[in-house]
This record gives sequence, C-alpha cells and structure tokens, in this order.
Amino acid sequence: MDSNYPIFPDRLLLTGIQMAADERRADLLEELRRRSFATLPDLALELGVSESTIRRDLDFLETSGTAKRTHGGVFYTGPSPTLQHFELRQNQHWRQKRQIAEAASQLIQDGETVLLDGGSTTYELARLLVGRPLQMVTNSLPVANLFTSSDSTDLVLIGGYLHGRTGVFVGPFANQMLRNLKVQRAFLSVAGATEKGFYNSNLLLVETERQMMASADEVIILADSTKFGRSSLSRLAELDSVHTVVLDDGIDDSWRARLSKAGVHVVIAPCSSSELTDSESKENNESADASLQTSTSHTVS
Amino acid sequence: MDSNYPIFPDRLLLTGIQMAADERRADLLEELRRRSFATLPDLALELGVSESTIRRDLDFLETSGTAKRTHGGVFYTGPSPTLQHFELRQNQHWRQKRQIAEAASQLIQDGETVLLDGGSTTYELARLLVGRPLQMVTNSLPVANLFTSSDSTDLVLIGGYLHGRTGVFVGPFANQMLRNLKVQRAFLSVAGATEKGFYNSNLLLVETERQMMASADEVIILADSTKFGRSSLSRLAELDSVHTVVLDDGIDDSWRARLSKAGVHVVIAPCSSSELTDSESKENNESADASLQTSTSHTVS
DNA sequence: CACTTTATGATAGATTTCAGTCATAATTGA
DNA sequence: TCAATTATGACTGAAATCTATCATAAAGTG
Repeated sequence: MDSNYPIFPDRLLLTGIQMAADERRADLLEELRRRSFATLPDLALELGVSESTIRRDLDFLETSGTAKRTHGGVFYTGPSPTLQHFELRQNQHWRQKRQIAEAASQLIQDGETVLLDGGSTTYELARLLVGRPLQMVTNSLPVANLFTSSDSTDLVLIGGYLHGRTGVFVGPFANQMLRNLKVQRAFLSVAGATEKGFYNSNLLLVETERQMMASADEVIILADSTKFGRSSLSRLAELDSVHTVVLDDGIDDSWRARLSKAGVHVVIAPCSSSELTDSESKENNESADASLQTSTSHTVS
Repeated sequence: MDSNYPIFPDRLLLTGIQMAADERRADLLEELRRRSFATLPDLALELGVSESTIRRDLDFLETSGTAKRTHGGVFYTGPSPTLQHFELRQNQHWRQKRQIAEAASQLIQDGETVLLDGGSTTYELARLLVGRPLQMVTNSLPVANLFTSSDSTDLVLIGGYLHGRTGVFVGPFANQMLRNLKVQRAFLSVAGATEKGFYNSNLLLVETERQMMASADEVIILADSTKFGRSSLSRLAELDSVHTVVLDDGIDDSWRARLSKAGVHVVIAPCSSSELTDSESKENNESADASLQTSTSHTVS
C-alpha cells in the first residue's frame, strides 16, 4: 500500500549544507550552558533540527557527563557557577545544622558587623541572614554568592587563595586583610573538639581562622554534637579561648560541663526535643497509622 | 452502584496529626532549595502528601516567585548561589563576546599569571580557561565560581566590598590587595570608548581597574564593537595607556586606525564573516522552507 | 447540631514526552 | 558508478505528566 513515510522529510532539504554533528553538539552544549535548563522542543527549534536529533545528541552529552536529562528537559552539568560539591556535602546532619544556625542567628542584632567562616553550618546561618540589615564579612565563596542580590546586606569578602574543595579563601592575603578588620561577632566552624581544644583539617585555614578570632569581639563556634570527642589535623585554639559554642541537644552532659568549666557560654539548639526530627515524625505517622487500621509494617516511606 | 471514589483516602488517615499547610510549604521550599530541582513524585514521597497537594503548594510558591515549574519538575528560584541576573545579562551579543573571548584566550600561554576583570566578556574568557594550567587573579565572583572545582588552575580572588549587581569586588581592600600583586596580563572590560579614552560606569570599579592596570605587565581590553563611540560615567584611562584591544570585526576602519595610531595593538576576532549569526541562520531556514518542493536556492552551499 | 468552608486525595481524560523503529538523504569507499 | 555506512527526520505506541473535577474529612460558624 502507500508508504506512511513522507517522500521529502522537511529538514534535510532545508539545512543547506549539513551541519557537522560535532559543531551542532558544541552549539547545543553552549545553548544549554546559557540556559542551564531547556526543553527538547526549545532546543530543537533553536538549533533547527528535529527532536530526535536532539535526543541522540543528548545521549551523547549525557554519557560525557556535561548534561543530565529529566522528564521534560535537560540540565547543564558542566563547569559552571553552581556549587554542587558543596550542596551535596551539606546533606549530612543538615537538620541539626539548620537548628544550630537558627539558634545562632538569634545571637545577631540588626545592624551588626558579623564574620562568617566557611562550612555547611555557617552556610545555613548565612541563608537565614539574607535580607537582614547587616554588615557581613566572610571568606567563604558560597556564602558570598548568597548576598549578590541582597540590597540590605553589605558584604565584604576576604580574598586570597581559593581552597578548592571547601570554597574558602586562605593564605597571607586573607590574613593581611583580616588584620585591618574588626567585627563584633565571628562565627567559626570546626572539624572536631577535644578537651585540648578545637580542631580543623587544614593548616592554612586554621591560620586564617586564628586571625578571624583576633579580629572579633566575640568568637562563636558552631558545631554539631558529633564533632565533640573527635580531633583533626591542626589545633585551632584552646577551649577557653572562645566565648560561645552553639550546638545541638545531642551533646553529652560531661561535655557540657567541661565547656562551662572552661568559661564558654553554651547555647543548645533544640532539635530532637522541641521539634520532631525527620525519622521521628515518620515513626509518629506509622504509630498513628497502626492505631487506626492495624495495618502495620510500613518500613519507612 | 459503587462509588468510584474510595471511602478511606489513604493519606488523611495516615498523617496522624495534620501538618499545618504553612509548615508543609516551608518544608517543601526547604527541600526544593536543597535539591534545586525535583520531580513531583519525589516531593510527594518526601513530604508524605499527595501529588495534588504538592501541585497546589507549588502554584502558591510559583506566584510568590520562589519556585518555577516545568513539565516534569520544579526549580528552586529563591536566593541561592545561582547568579541568574548575570546569566541573563549575558544574552546580549553573546556570540560576539564569545568570539572575542576565544581570540583573547590565544594570547595566554600556559603557566602564566593572568588577571581577569568582571563582565560578561571576561566571564566567557574565564570559561575557556577552565582546566588550563594558570594562575588566575580576579575580582569577579562569577569568575571565581568557575574555578572552584579546578585542580589545574590556582585562583586568587581580590576581596573587598561586593558590588551587588555586577558581582565584582571593589574598594580600598581590593585596591590594597592589588598593590601587592603582579601579573603578566590583565584583561579588562569597559562600558565605552571614545577618542578620549576608555570608560566604565562605576567610580569605585574604575579605581580598582586603574590599580589592576598598574599591577600588570600588559593591559588588554576586551570590548565588542558596539562599545566604541559610547562613553560612560567615569573615564578609566587614555587610549594609549593600554597595550592591546580585542574586539569583533564589526568595528569601523576609522576606529581601527585611531587605535593603531595611539600605539594600541588591535586584535580582531572573526565573527560575522566566518560564522553565521543567530538571526541569519534562522532566515536561511525560513527562506529554504518556502522553497521546500523545488528544493533550490540554498544561499549557502 | 447542621451548615459552610477549607484542605486534601483520588481519578479521568487530555496533553506531553519518551524510546524505539523505519525511510530517506548524504557520505564514504571501492 | 554502486553498495555500504552514517546521519537525520518522521512516526507510533507506551509511559509520564498536567489540568480539572469530584469525594471525603477536618475545622470553623451560627
């Protein structure tokens, strides 16, 4: 019978010279980078080829890792201003960290000058401070990014050498710049704490953090309870050289006493008690479920 | 007969205490921020409510501007490390800018120390330099973000006050830091150029850029041809105080002569001649479309 | 208590998108 | 020149998603 397929497929005749596939893929990637997200029809229209071709090209780009498809579109995942490493790392204990950040944010008055170290907890704190009238000083790139479009907050970034993995600036330039600054409160994060003091994992970072401590009227450490009892490469300071520690309520009483004895003001962020944690709220759902229907055995979600 | 609708909808009974809608929306936004993109089933599962509810919540969030839906998912568009303003601004003349950046990148040898100003053209240049063994100095936040995960490139960021809209750091801190640096080539962008010299729109920025010029062995200006003949708020420098200008081939011959006469090395980036512009390629498709059946008249062969 | 309002879950039909298949054209190679 | 290969567009049926609507339950109202 009749062939269901057209004798003259549209595009092939239209395209004049056939664009080299490589060049088209490069253009595709370029377009994708500019948009950071696009639908297949968009891309097909933009590049003047069919969706089928776009799909095939995307398969190619996806295996090379520069693009990622979802239902209904494509993401650009190549080198760009997105900080995915940082975002991912933040997933551990993020609920505790957010509670700690919330407690810490209440220590800050509007109009103050505050210094923020790098780290996921300080990042959470920074998020809570976006929009507040403050003078913000930081050596963290992700934190700085938060304030690019904020009118109410002035931002001073401590420059210097970029420590790639963590996104903070360290080194002599940073230290010198800090020497000319004075802030009311400095919020530092640490990798560990023992009875000997606070620790962080990077030597240059510790040096910069020492300078931060020297530039601040009040030094505040943000640390979730899992950090206590663990040490790390380089000691930052003695326990008694900081003014305040903000931590979650998973902390030992012995540790609490030890900090108080060192003259440190301890702020406990409510976490498991006043608000349900993720897993607990799910367990609650289950028990309610069981009491209503006697249908047990939901594992979790 | 039988009602098609169930007597006991699942979730209502399961939820134990009914979560307040506001709190759920807050959690939804929080989850969305962490993921930056999510599908509706994901979110429904995570929050333990139906897709319908998620949809309704998203309608709400979308009108408030913190989320944006696409077919198959949702984006987070609230305050975050993404620099959408910057990305959008870049759309004008981006093809020219990319060509200029490409030409400029060929002026750089591996292992050199280069300084990059802020601006969309220098940003394009920075993109091309990701992965090359270089020492990079910049006062631009978007540029710095490009190099966070780069092992081969060392990055030094010039800190200081953040100028929000443009994402560059300026002010006394920046200037002082620059005084202690020396680079081989500095790539600056400008807002305009007349016979009187180069201009930029911000006073503090111009001051910082003057310091950049003083810190560099060779000063290179990146400017597309539309900038020539236009001035701006603040004059940066005389024409003859720079070594090289990289621009696209849309430039006047008279301007070219004027720059050469001032002793400036002029580098022309090929643009309209060697490659079709965006609009031109579309017109080609359309005219070919009209002549579909006769399939003649390919303007480019 | 009856009635209304609000919030939610479920469902159906339309729409969009996807993956795979096949026909045509361009390219290649002898 | 002619066959083989490659690249592309069109198409189809399946799967996912969207919009809109309806039923149920909770909360408010008199």
